[in-house]
Amino acid sequence: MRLLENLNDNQREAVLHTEGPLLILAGAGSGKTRVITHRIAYLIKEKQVPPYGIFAVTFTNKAAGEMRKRIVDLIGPTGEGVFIKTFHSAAVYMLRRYGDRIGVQKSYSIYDQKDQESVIKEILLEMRLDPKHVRPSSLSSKISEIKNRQEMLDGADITALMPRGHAYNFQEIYEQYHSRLEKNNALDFDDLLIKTVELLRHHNDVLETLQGRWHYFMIDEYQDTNYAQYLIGSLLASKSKNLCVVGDDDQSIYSWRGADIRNILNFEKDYSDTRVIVLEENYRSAAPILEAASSVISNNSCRKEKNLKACRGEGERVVWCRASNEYGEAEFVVNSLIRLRRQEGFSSRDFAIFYRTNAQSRVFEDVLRRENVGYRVVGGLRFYDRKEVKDTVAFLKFLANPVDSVALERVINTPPRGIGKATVDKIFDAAYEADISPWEVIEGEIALKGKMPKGLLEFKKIILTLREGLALVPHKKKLSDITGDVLELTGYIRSLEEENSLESRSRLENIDEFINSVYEYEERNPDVGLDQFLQDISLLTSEEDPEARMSEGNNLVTLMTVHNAKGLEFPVVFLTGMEEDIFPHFNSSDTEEGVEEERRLCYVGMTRAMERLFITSAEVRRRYNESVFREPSRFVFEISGAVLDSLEYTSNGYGYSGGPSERRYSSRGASSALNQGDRGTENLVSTLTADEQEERASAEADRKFRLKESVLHPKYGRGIVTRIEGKGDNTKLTICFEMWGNKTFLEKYTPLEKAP
DNA sequence: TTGAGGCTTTCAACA
DNA sequence: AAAGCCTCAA
Repeated sequence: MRLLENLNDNQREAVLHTEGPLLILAGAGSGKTRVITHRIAYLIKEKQVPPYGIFAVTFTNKAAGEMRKRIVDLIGPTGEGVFIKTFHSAAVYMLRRYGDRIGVQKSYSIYDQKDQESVIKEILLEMRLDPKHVRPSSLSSKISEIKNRQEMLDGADITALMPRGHAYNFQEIYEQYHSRLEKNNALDFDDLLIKTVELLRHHNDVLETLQGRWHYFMIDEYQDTNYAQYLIGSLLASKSKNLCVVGDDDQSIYSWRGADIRNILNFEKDYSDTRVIVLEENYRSAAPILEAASSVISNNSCRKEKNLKACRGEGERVVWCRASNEYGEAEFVVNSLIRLRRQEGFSSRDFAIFYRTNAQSRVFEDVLRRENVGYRVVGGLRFYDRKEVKDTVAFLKFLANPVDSVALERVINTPPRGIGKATVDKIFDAAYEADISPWEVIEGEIALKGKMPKGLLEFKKIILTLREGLALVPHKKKLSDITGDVLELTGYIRSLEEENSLESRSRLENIDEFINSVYEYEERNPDVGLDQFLQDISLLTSEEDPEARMSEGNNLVTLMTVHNAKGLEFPVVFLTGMEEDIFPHFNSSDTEEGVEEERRLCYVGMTRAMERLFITSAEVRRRYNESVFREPSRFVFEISGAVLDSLEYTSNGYGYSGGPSERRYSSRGASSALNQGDRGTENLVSTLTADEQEERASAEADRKFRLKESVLHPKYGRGIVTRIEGKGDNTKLTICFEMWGNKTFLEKYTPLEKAP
């Protein structure tokens, strides 16, 4: 049976144990994803379980997509039908079908952290509190903390949980917040899960319907589930009891989001007949790396003892380098990377640079760019969080959900049409007085006693026209058409075109990219309406956004936070900024639990490395533009000396104090510099098709750029035009950059220039 | 009402 | 250093 080949005994047992509760404690690099995908494939192929009868959740939509792909690789297109999602998108799925039972309308908006904060800020102003003293961000995290409490979900009295002794009344803010969200027909991320629990708990017919559909459940990264997720899993699986959870208590890193490690620790107590399988063979990391990581994590007191075995065998020792400042640190990283690429046959995509906080990426970006090394930053600002994209989405949100006042506030004066703060205040006050939505105030023109400002009338007309368009052909109107209408009618594109600055052109470029992503979405989901589209993109992470997908094929170094690194692996890892107050982070350092979670995070970072692991710190770092001396992280000193080499770095070169090994990788040498990823520009140009040659001849005269021409981009540097498609305003240029590979731009908006 | 220019604050992680 | 907030002239 092919499905059971290439599995070790424990993995095979996990695949074969299909009935009843199963707990898989999967150490780092122990082939967890392999087990999950094989298990699902086995259920379908050998146990004749229909694909739609399997419910699986993972951590990101991307991981879900990859898992589905691997299942399809194993058993063919049948595997497409498996329900694999994140908890949040599974919640959206259930709420879409049955939300009306608990008063959740189809058109609700999903509020992210920024939206939450702007709601809270409004409340504070209304309560005459200063948002500078009482920070909306800390209130929103406090609210979230309460909503993740067991008491809250079990319907107990939560007034005792409300913080007291502040100058403000927390409970009042808490209640106001929820009444506003309700008025706006909006749910935050926590609500998605909470409402789903409510649905499953109080509507037995719904629960039974779903239990009739799903008979087998798999939950990945179980150590990072919160109480609501725990309940959703338990409720759905309560009938069949075929619940398989996979996780590693040492990799629990989301307690700040409400994740409760007890979910995995108590699983055996919840289900008395649980079968427990421990996967301890690590197939990922060279022995010294695994030993280094194990020596760090062993300092945690609250954990299940385990004994990971390095199956990969010996390899290079871990290197710790303390540079004089953060630039020295980045130079060390980039120089090492270039050296490894040249001497040991690694390719750019083999490298990852990890850091604790997003802000640390900048210095690495500076140095990488200076040294002409292409990179991609994962996380940080999402594509959908860019101002221009958010504005466009806010228009769509407002069309779908007219009572969404957060979206309204965002777009009412976008682009500027003469509606200032005073007018907006009047509208919102009038809405509050009459207990109606701000839009109803505008529509009924009851804000200013007949004297509507010109811009407001204009706004009203735009929205009415757009809505008319929606209503006329409700079933045929395509998402891309709606988006096009919005950008057209609101004058958003026009105003950016008129601005015609470097910045506005880059914004137009992003809007164009957004339109492209709408087209793509529409092709993949032909029958999906505006509501669902908006809810879907609200749940996307940066790894899944269009920009990330664009750079996917290219051979680039990866930069990301350690949190984002969860579940991934790289041949060479640089774990940077290993200093007290950064890692462990200042805000976690004062409690033992806080430090232990940071230590687990460090463990996650270290165990991503397959062949080489570098750990770096700086002696001095600039913060708020002030130089501060830094202590090396305590975690560095916890690494077993037997596998660690210490290194000092000065700009002149390396000064070894620990005598690193001279061994080289003989196995990889051949694939080095001419690796397919290190594409030369010459090659690409010579592969032009006849069509393209012809295209070139016919349209060359009136074009700004020509094929093979050398161009300069403010971000990507020098490149060469390898493809020209489309005509007029739709002309698209594909440029092959020396360090970044191929990227496509709309000629009309791109900040490209002819190279001198 | 707008937008430029000055002043203040910010750097924790994410669906 | 850079983003965000506020003020004030037009």
